[in-house]
Amino acid sequence: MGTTQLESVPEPKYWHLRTVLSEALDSEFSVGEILPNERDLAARFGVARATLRQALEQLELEGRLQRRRGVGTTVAPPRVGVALGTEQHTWPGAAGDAWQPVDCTTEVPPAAVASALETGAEEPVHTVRRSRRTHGQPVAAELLYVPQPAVPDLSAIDAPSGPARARAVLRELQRLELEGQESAVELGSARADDAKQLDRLPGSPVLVVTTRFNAEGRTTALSVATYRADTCRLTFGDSGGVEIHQGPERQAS
Amino acid sequence: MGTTQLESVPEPKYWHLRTVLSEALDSEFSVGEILPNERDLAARFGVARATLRQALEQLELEGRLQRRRGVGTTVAPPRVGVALGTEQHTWPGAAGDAWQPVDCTTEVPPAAVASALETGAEEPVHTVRRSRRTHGQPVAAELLYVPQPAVPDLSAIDAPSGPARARAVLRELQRLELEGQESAVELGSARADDAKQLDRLPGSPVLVVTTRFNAEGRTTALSVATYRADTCRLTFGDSGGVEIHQGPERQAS
DNA sequence: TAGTGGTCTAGACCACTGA
DNA sequence: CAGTGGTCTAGACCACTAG
Repeated sequence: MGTTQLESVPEPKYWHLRTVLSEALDSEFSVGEILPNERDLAARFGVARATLRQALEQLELEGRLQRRRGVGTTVAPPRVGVALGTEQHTWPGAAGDAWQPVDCTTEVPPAAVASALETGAEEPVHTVRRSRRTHGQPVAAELLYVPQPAVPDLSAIDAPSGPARARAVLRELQRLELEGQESAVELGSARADDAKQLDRLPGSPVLVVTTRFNAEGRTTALSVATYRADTCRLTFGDSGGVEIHQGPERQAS
Repeated sequence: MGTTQLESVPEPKYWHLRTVLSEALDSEFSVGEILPNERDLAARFGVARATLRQALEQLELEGRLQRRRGVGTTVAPPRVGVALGTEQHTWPGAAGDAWQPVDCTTEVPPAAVASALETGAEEPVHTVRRSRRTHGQPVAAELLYVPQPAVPDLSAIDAPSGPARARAVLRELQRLELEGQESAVELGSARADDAKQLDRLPGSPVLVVTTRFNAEGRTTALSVATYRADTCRLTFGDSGGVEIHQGPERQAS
């Protein structure tokens, strides 16, 4: 009888905490500022550390916070827009390419890659590893798979691996006429090697961009690029991108 | 002396568990199959339930599992490719549009939206809510913001809100000549209203696609579309998309 | 070495689903 | 109603960073 209907759908604590912290970040903190440590914050809000961490995880996922072990939790800068060239239709390694070759090996690719390239399951392909940086920070790691028949003229002078080999493979790619490309974006978690290259822990959320390059009537190269989901906004289309989702709560009404 | 150098970089338990479970999913389970419950699984692997849950969370993020409260954990089907029309350059609501109008109101938008539309901070805009479904499942929720001056001819006959109003706004949009559009993709977490529309819990990971439509020399519409990150793969370009990242571990070497 | 975030435990209770 | 996943607690120890 005396019980009112308020709180009929109680919000989880960590979700409420996320909202409170988010508003505090907007009004009381500036980019780069260090937050109090997790134990203090948890005590201040009267929750267990695990609950506080659940809220921080959400905010980190949304790109609002950055956490580094042994250092602390800082307010993250707005996400950086990273252009994805879906309209240019140029080969990887063309002039103005934002990527930097790191290494190149020739090995048997994962099964899914082999089937996309329509190569044999046990057939080695050139595997170029590249890195993309913005403002000095690594933002993406890429594996570019190129079947050997696509670049037959790799001279024996080139090293069997290393950055020089990577550049040679990319150079050979430019000879072909690019007929089209298709991309897909999905959420993933960083594998150990990508995580290291991106300066993150394994399992960190990443945006995986898979691009298939078509030439001579077949798939001639396949790129699997892994972008840091916490710091990147992938942009497409006519210009550099749209500036939304900074600032305070984006929810109207 | 007797200590060997093995395990010099001990992998976290939950990460190892994720790998083991992932391989088990590939070899011993089929799509839709129900896994043992969390308490049993944790006991079987000799870890605390929280640790087991951390591994399941990873796999759910990667689209391998689907968890439903009160029901259980099932093996998820491969992600569905969802085409994003960056190349067509057509207005929302054009023929063949995959979206379904749900509602329409006229209200003051969030600050970030107002600045992108270059409207006054307190100026109401038409706000169309739409829904996108695939195979009977909801995959995306959208808010489309249209400044009132862009569609001046909404006759007084139309209802002030509801699906009919939404269709009227979209119809008026088609009269303008679309000059270009820009999109951006980033990771976010579902707000309460979007989560409900997507049949997920608040905070679920989503891919937020922000698209700016240009006409008559200015931004004439702004779409903020929220896709379920667990079930969707966003595709761009010439064809329907690339089939990668199904099957077993995608890591070579 | 002191302080940070990352991992892990063993419990408890709650909200939801379906028989 | 029993069984599921979701939330929360109060601890412990570890890995890393920096002074």
